[in-house]
Amino acid sequence: MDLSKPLDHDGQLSIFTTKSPEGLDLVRHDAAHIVASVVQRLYPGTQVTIGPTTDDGFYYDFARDKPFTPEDLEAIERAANEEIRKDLPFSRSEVTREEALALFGELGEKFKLEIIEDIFAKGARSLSLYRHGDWVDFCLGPHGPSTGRVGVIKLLSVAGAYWRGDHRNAQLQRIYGTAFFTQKELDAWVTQQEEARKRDHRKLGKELDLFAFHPAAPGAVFWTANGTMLFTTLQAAMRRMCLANGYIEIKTPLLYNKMLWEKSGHWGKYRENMFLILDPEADPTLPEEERASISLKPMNCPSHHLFYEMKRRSYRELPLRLHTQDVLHRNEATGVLSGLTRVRQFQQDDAHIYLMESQIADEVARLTKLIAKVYDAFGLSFVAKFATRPEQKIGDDALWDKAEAALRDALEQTGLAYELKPGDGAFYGPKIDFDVADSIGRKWQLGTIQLDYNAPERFDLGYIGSDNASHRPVVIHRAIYGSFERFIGILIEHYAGNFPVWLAPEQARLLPVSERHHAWAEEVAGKMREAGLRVEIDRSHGKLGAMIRDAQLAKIPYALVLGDKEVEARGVSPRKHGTGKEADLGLMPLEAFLTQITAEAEIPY
RNA sequence: GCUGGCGUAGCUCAACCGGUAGAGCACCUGACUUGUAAUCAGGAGGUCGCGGGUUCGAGUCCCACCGCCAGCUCCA
Repeated sequence: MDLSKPLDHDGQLSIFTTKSPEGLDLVRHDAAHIVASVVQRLYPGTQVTIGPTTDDGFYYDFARDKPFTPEDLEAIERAANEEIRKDLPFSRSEVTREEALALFGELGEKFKLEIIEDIFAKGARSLSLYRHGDWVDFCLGPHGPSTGRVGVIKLLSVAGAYWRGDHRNAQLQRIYGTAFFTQKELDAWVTQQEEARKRDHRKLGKELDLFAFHPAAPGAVFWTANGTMLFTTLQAAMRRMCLANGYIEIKTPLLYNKMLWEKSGHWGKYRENMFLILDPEADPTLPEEERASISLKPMNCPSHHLFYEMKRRSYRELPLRLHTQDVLHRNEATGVLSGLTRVRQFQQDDAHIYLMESQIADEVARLTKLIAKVYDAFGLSFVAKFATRPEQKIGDDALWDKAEAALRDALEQTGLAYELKPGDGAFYGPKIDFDVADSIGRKWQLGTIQLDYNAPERFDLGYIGSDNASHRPVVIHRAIYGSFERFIGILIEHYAGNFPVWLAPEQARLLPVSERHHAWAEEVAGKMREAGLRVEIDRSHGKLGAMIRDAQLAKIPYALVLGDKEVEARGVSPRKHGTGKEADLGLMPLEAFLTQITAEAEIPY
């Protein structure tokens, strides 16, 4: 509520000021109204829809045939900021359903009429209107007292959006913007955005020579030697952890006859995301999906189920934990591909755990511990989210009731705090998603624990129990990194390219001061490589300063200066990555440095 | 897939109203033999994303395609 609304009941009253986050959210809401009002003035005939605030600002969706150009955006921004200078008061009033329909009907606002009907259909008694100048919108509020309180509005971009988020509906034009109380706060935000762009994994991937893309293979990564080192180091770390925790690693085929996908349910629910291989013998007039006889796997689960059922299983084998890092292909829509975070070919640190129902709680507890251990090692904090059955699903409701109850109980027993995501489960079962926050506070969905009662039915999986009778196991799908590709993308941004020693593709660079120091550099490199470390010698004839600079820009954890003093002492002078005097660690014996860096090169989980 | 924007040397970016492509870094060669964030000089490098069209003439204007970016829908 705002200052113009009468207090009509008792309750908690807290006051929002320019200092509180709610205050900022409020002016952004004001800003959305202001932008909508000037858009309708500058571009008559444009219809308004909705204009909510976001974490970073606000947007407003408009229906207009002609798209807004970047020049339009500038004009709108200028006009919006003039409205602020006019300091027009916001005034609030309430109307009935009929009054609201009459008002917006007269204005010709089709989308608003639809929203009004919805609001009253949900049981509202009246609608609150907010006016500033001669423009009116209905809105829950609250709003500030006048447009002058907004400070400054900056428009960011135009994008297409669908009415009510459904791609079958009308395409609208969404104008993104943000607002702040002062220009100074806006400038600070802009600077912060620029800083975030500097650590964009696509930019750093190029600068640090980690990976590349080619138009001939959109959505598929070329990993350079450096990037491959990141990839294989993470693979090895996950392998080691899995082996230490009762998993076995297997490899399965990449291509399957479609009979597998029909059995798993993917053919019905997931086919449009699968790369199909057409049968050359098939009738060319048939639609593609009928000519396809085989497909690249988009997930590992069906392969694992086949693997499980190839042998008769005993209850003594359970939980049977299968780990696989195979290559997967998903035919993602062109518009969604983005750097490493959304690709068509990727590898997951995937596992499927076959177990008895009585083992679910214990296994979920073990898994959450493993997940926490891994994220901790990277300094990533996380939140657990419990996701229930989606609209597109397989299996009957009784099975879903059972699966959701079992997974939820298991989650509660871990004592972990969690949030709910209704309808966000996988099509075969409910799941716990782990959303991590990186060093600049961005959220990513990474790990997942999914409980599946459907697959064992479809694949007719069984095990022989202690009673010598056949029983149905349950399956848990789990991943911790999620996919190597996305995880590496996130790590690049999280570390801003400054990888810890154990991950860094080049862990140390040796800088001989002049050619007569190369022999000692070779010897140091040999010793370090024997210790399993990744080192290179800078053989350029540049000055030391230039070599230091190159090593710094390449974000190599240690640069070792090797000159007369070091040769004499059979030592090295390490300079830790980073600026300032503390970066130079001074002359130390090679053995001492080896002990230090070897410890830092250990896998931390 | 949809809406909008963009695509010039390995990278970052110039090139007016349409007049025939330029810089820095990187690379190669030579000189310099260097002590904690850039040594100097020279050289080489481009079918302006691809294919059509308009024009005396297209990097520049138009069309189609490919790719990338910001979103939407979807998602590891």
